[in-house]
Amino acid sequence: MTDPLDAAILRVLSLDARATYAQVGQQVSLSAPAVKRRVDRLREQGVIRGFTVRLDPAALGWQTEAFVELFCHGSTSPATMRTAVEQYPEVVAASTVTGDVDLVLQVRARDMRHLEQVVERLAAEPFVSRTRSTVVLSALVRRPDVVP
Amino acid sequence: MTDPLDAAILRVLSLDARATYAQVGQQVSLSAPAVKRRVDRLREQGVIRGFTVRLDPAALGWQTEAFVELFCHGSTSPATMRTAVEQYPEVVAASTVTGDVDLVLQVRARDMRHLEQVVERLAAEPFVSRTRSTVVLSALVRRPDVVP
DNA sequence: TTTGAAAACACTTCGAC
DNA sequence: GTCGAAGTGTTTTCAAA
Repeated sequence: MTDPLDAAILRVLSLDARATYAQVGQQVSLSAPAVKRRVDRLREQGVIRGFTVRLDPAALGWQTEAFVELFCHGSTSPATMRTAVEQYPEVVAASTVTGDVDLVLQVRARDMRHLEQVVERLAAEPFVSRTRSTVVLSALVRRPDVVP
Repeated sequence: MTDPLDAAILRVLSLDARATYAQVGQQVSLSAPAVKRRVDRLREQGVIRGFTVRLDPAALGWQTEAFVELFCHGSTSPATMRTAVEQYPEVVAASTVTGDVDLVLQVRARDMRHLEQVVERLAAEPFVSRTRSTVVLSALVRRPDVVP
């Protein structure tokens, strides 16, 4: 599915997704057309979901970050949870998890006041029985997707 | 620092970081050189940290994901924590947090066996007193950085 | 200051091999 | 896989708003 050459290409692109095919090719010892064909194939296969920009959240006004854990009523389906939390632009990620908590959200807010409002709205969702929030003090590591 | 035009450019790039300057320009009503100048400036300012590829973790062999919470000895500095957890390619993100836990890691592993090994190595770090892991069942939402 | 137009240069993309 | 050619995109320069 992905041979070592594909992995090498993905590693280069994860560091600079705007690198030209020629630049990528130079680093993996391949011609530009060969790189393009592999990238096109990886996109078709869904290995590559897209290309995006890495931003400084603080520079954009997102000063506060938190993990918000949701305890949900037993019968709630993941699809219901997903549809609900997707509506919140502040929700950067959401995962169902093992353990006493049902859903872990990563929430980005302008400030504490904004975070509080978001948590209150989440707590008011019909399927949510309780919330527990953990505020991020400092983001020590933040890596893009790692290629094995 | 970032006017509405910059925000519009970042929104386009967050959806497709390989869009040409002309394509971005068309969506924000600007010429290609004007877009390039703004993007160059946003990079210099650090608002744009880089461009990366969004991958399907499962397609690359990362089948298991977990939040690993670390309880650390009182005197441990964030710098110490950072240096230690950065060594692990499995650690995708690490944040110091408020509450009883000191550090929350997001860990990606090939399988449960691999995850167990990583958690054991983390637990053996000199500054770690205890760990608590929560395995991700399903990633419901995963958004790139959102531009306000 | 920031923009758009034009030109030189580099990259992409396709077909042939 | 590579090579070469035609079409595009990038990047610089320069003049104008």
